[in-house]
Amino acid sequence: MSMRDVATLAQVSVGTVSNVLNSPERVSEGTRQRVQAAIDKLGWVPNESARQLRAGRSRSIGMVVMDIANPFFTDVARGAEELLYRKQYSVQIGNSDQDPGREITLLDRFEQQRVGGVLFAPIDNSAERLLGLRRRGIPVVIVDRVGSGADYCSVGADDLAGGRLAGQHLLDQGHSRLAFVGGPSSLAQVRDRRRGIELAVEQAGEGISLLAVSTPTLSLEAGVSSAGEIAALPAGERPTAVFAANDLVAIGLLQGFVTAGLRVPDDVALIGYDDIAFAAAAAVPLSSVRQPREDIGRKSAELLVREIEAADSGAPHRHEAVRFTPQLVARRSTQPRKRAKG
Amino acid sequence: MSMRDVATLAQVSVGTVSNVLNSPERVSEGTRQRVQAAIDKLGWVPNESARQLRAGRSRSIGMVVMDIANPFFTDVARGAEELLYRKQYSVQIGNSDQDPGREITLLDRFEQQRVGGVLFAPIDNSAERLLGLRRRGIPVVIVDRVGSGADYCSVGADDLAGGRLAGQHLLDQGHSRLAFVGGPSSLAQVRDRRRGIELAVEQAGEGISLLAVSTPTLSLEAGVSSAGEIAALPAGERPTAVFAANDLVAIGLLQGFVTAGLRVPDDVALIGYDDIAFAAAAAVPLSSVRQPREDIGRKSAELLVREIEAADSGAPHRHEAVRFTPQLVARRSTQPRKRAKG
DNA sequence: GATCCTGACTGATACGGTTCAATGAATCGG
DNA sequence: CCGATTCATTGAACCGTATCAGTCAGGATC
Repeated sequence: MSMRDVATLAQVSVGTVSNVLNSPERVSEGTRQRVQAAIDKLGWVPNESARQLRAGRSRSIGMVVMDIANPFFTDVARGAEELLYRKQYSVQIGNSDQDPGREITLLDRFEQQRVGGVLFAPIDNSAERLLGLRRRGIPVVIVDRVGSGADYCSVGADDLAGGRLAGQHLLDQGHSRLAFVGGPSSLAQVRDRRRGIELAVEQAGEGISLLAVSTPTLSLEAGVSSAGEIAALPAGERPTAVFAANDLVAIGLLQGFVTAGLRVPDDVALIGYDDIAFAAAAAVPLSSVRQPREDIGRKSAELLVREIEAADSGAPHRHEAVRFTPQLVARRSTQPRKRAKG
Repeated sequence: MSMRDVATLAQVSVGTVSNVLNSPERVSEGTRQRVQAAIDKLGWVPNESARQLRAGRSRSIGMVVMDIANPFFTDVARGAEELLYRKQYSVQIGNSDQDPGREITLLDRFEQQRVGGVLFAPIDNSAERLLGLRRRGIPVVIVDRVGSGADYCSVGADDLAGGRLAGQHLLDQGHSRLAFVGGPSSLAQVRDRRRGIELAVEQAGEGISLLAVSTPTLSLEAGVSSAGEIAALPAGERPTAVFAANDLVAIGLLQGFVTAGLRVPDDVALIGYDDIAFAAAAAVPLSSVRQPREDIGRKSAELLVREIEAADSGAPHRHEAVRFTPQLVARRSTQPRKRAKG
C-alpha cells in the first residue's frame, strides 16, 4: 500500500500524486479530485519516514524535560505544544527524570530521528551534549535557563530576581532566621534562587542567618524529609521562615511540618517557587514566586520555529535570550505571625 | 555523512557496518573495532528514518493521553516509559486535551509515522478512530479503560468498584445526602464511577439522596465552580458528602468550599479519585480511591511490547483485558463529623 | 505556418539504511 | 588431500517518497 497503488488507481504517475499533496497548485482540478478519490478509497496515508528521508527535513520536534511529574514542566510543555500544533509540528516529550544518562539517551534518539528541532530543559550546562545536534544543524532552544545567547536561543525567567523576591518577602515579614531548601546545586535554577535569597540577606545587613538545606532532587519526598531535619532542630536555632527551591519541595515541606507538629505559618513561614496550580490548593495556601509557565513554553517554541524556518529559507538567524520576570504571590503560608492577634 | 562514509573509512562494505550495529555476532572482533573507531571518529549517527523505511518496523511508541496536566496521566506515562525505555523503545507523548479533533490528529500522525505501537487513553469509545492503525497492523493497547478484549488489549482499573467503594465509605460515615461531581458523561470513567456510587446508594435502601452535578471537564476549575453551585444550596438541601470523579475536581471543590465558607469535612465531606500525590498534601488531606497509576502504565507497555514482538516473530497473540482493583484511602476530608467532640 | 510559451504531467533518480544471496577463505572429518 | 561445512564479508536490490529535467499538447505570437 504505497503511493504507487494510488497512482495506478488514479491513472497518473507517482509524481502527480506527490504534487497533489505538496504542490496542489500545479495539478489541474480534475486530476486532483481523481487522485484524492483514489487516496480516500485505498485509505492511503503517506509514510512519514520515506518522506523525511527524501526531503531531509522533519516536522517533528523533540522536547526534553527534567521531570514530567512536575506540573511546572507540563505547563511549559502545553504552552509549547499549543503553538507547535498550530504550526503543524508534532511534539515528542521525553522525560530525563533528572538523570544525565537518560538525558543523553533522549538527545541521541532525537538526533537519530533527525527531528526538526529540540526544546531542551537541561539539568546542567554541559554544552557538549548538544554537539551532535549542532553538527547536524538541528536547532535547539534552551528552556528554563537563560544562556549566553551565543550558540542557542534560550527562554527562561530571572531566577536570581525570583530568589531575591522570595528572600525580601520573608525579611519584610520580620524573619531573621531563614532557610533555603533545595538541590542538587548542579541545577542552575537551584543555584540562582539560592543566590537570590543570599543577596537579599546580605543587603539586609547584620543579624540575619540563612541555613541551606540541600536535597538530592526537587520532589515532594525531598521536601518531606527535609522538613523532618528542620523540625528536629532546637526551637532557638530553627529557622522561622523557609524558601523552597520549587513548589514540589514546598508542598513536601508543608506535609512534613504538619506531621512534625509545626504550624505553618505560625511556627514556620514557607514560600515556594513556580506557583503551580496546586500551590493555591495546598494544606495552607502556599506563597510562591510565579513564573509565566505557558508563556515560557510558547516563546521557546516560537523561537525554535523561527530558527527552523530561517534555516530552511537560508535567511540569517540571530540567537535570542528571552528572560521573563517572576512575580511574588503572597498567600497564607507567609502571612505575618502576629496578624491573628492584631 | 552516511554509512557509506563510515564504510569507506573502515575499509569495509556498508553491509558490514550495518552488521556491526544490528548483528555484531556476525562480525569478527577486529573488524568490529575498526568500524566502531570509524563511527566514533566521524561522529556518525544512524538515520532512523532510513532504517525504519527499509526495515518496516519502528522502535518508537506513540502515547495519547487525555490531559497531560493531570498527574494521574503523567504517572501512568512514567510507568509506561520506564518499561519501554528498558526495552529500547522511545515514547512520544501526545496530549489530546480532551478534544476529539486533537485526538484524531495525534492518531493520524502516529499512523503516518508508522510507529511500532500505540498506548491510547481515549476520551470515548468510538472505535473507528483506530481503524487506520488496525489496517496498518499497528498494535494498540487501550489504557485506563477496560474493553471487550476482542480487538485490543486493555488495562484499566475497575471504576465501578471504585465508585462503589467511595459511595459506601460516605454512607458508612452516616451521610444521607450525597452528591457526585464530574463530567462530561461521555467519559466512561465518569459514567462508571457515578454508576458505582449509585449502586451503593441503591443498595443502602431508602432515605438516601444522590445529587449529580455535571462538569464540562475534569479539572481544578470545574471543581471550583461546582463548589460554588453546591454551596449556594439551602443548608437543608445541600449534600453533606461529595464524591468527585477525580482528584483534580476534588481539590478544586475543596478550594471552592473554603472560599464559600464551608468547612471540610465538618460541613461537607469530600472524597476524590486517583489518589494523586497532591491529594495527601491538599488543604485538608483528601480521601481518595487509589489506582495503581504506574502499574497501569507499566502493564499497558508490557502488553504492547508483547503484542509487537509476537507480530514480529509471527507468534499468535491473544488480547488481554487487565483490570486492577482500586483501593480506598481514607484521610481527613471524610473524617466522621463528630470525632472532634468525642 | 513556424516558433515560442505555458501548463500539466511523467519517469528516473536519490535519500540512507537493511537484508540476503553469493563469494571466498579457513577449518574439519575421513 | 579433498569435499563439506562454517565463518566473515561483499554488493546489489529494495523500502516509499520528493524532486527535477523532460515530454507533450495546445494556444499565443509574429
